[in-house]
Amino acid sequence: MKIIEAPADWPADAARARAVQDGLRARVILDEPGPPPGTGLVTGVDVAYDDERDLVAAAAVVLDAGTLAVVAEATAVGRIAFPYVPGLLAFRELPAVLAALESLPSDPGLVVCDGYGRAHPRRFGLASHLGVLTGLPVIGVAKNPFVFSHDALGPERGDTAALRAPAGDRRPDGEAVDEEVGRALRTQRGVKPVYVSVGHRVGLDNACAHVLGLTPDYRLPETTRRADRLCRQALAAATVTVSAAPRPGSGSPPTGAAPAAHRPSPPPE
DNA sequence: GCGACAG
DNA sequence: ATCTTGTCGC
Repeated sequence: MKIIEAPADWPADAARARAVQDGLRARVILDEPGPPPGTGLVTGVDVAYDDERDLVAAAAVVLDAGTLAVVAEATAVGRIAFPYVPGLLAFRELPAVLAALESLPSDPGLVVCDGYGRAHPRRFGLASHLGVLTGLPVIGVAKNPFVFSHDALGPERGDTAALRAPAGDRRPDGEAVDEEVGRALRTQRGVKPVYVSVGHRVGLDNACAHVLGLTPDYRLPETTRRADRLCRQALAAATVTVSAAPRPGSGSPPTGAAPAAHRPSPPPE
């Protein structure tokens, strides 16, 4: 197994990471509607961590958007490239996610990731960053509203409420005050909503329609559920250990790893 | 200065 | 994200 390392130019601290976001933000494309819901391919990406071993495992699972059947899967394991800092999640997750996406045998189609796109303090969340780096259409689906707020929404599946930035927010891209940066979307009756925002080359209406199509039975999209299971699996299967401080006496064998799962397994349910 | 804060 | 038993409900 190959261990993914962060690119040589990966930012080393929070200040540089924010500068990278500010530099890439203008490359986000917001005026494309994106692929129509219910057709084509949809790929879920997710990441799992093992701080003890300094490991991160990413998974990408491609589904048929119409049937939600698994079409392809890929995983990647790497060293943790950045600490968790709210607003800088992309720098922690992207190296492994990019590696997983690159080893997919098929085209990803629309990519769905955990977290935010435009609903971000600097309007450049994980989904935006992934979109700019790959050129793929990407949306973000988060489980929490982060720094954003919204009015109450109806109890039915499909009910929504606009996600708005707190008053006095920075608005780095010059958006209007009260701009809708994302949407709280109820995917199951009476259940806490998910928070959808646009990443790259997809409109918000389309993004929400896709998410509804991906949530016939559960609160979270099938893409996210499948990717979540797969990356945890890959992390558990990784046999890499933290490279100990090189001691003169005993030559430490280069850390090896077991092959990560790379093919569909029998549907447990 | 203090608290809040996607995963 | 991750650490974790029991418990309520279909």
